[in-house]
Amino acid sequence: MIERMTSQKEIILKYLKSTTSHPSAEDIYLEVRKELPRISLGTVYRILATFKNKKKIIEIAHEVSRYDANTDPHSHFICESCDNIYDIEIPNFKKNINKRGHNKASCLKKIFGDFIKVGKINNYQIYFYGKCKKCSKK
Amino acid sequence: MIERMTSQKEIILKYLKSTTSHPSAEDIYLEVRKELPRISLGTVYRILATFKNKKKIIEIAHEVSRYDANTDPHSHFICESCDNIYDIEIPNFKKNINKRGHNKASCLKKIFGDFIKVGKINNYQIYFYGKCKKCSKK
DNA sequence: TTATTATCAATAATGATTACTAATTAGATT
DNA sequence: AATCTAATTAGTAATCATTATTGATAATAA
Repeated sequence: MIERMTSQKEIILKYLKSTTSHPSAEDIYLEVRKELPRISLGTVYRILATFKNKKKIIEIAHEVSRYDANTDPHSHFICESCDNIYDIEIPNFKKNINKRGHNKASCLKKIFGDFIKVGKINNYQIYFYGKCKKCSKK
Repeated sequence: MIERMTSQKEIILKYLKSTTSHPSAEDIYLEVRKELPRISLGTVYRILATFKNKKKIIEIAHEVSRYDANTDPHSHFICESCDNIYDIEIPNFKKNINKRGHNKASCLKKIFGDFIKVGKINNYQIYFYGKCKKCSKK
């Protein structure tokens, strides 16, 4: 099966790369409809699934799934008040995560202990739940 | 609204406390039906929602929701091969998480940087995805 | 015991996501 | 450039987890 480039894929990825708002499939559908008025929601879901398989995007499974084209290692802060999701940089996290046996004196070891014993980690997601600054000011 | 203790609540919580298997609502329904043959799935969902509000249990929002009566700070390892979820102890994690300004020399500070600037964290969930030891041996 | 009201079982409704199918189209071949 | 063909799509139906509804039941108060 040779993959074909289509305007649907192109425009969805372009939109995801242009935003940090972590839109849902529905949000993406409503947005790209401005350029592709005949696109269907099923197409959006299918294209998002293929992007996820190819690791072009990340799925955030909090209530309805939301999507993020930022594939650099980072985490998310979910405001329980406004439901916005904010990107969080956690430098050096994944890089060190499988280094059991190495860096014994390292900070990671001290904090996380020997939790890697359950298996081999391919990936991780950290979700922080709280109230964002904007909502705290209200 | 004064809460009433019922056998449905009692048996669901007893079951959740007895297991580390992170069952879904459906799993719980099938299990507690052995003791309560007439219980309905809607009742299970409603009771789980009240337990979650009261922080008696944790909801793990990975694909279908799964539930955990272990409310000590801990994280989860999800085996992408067998779909089992394993508990992970990460000592001292939450305890230190909001201490921005304190422990400046601490390990947490070094690793996580100043990500707390987006807001006040009430809670967090870490999901590790990978392949568990059992599946690696197959 | 009777009244009140939280809770329940049963079932219908909802809403996100997936599956299906006939029509379309990207890219290869002529 | 025209044709071919298999990947992709639009439109729609189906699925499945979860929530809402409703009349019946049962726990607690009066």
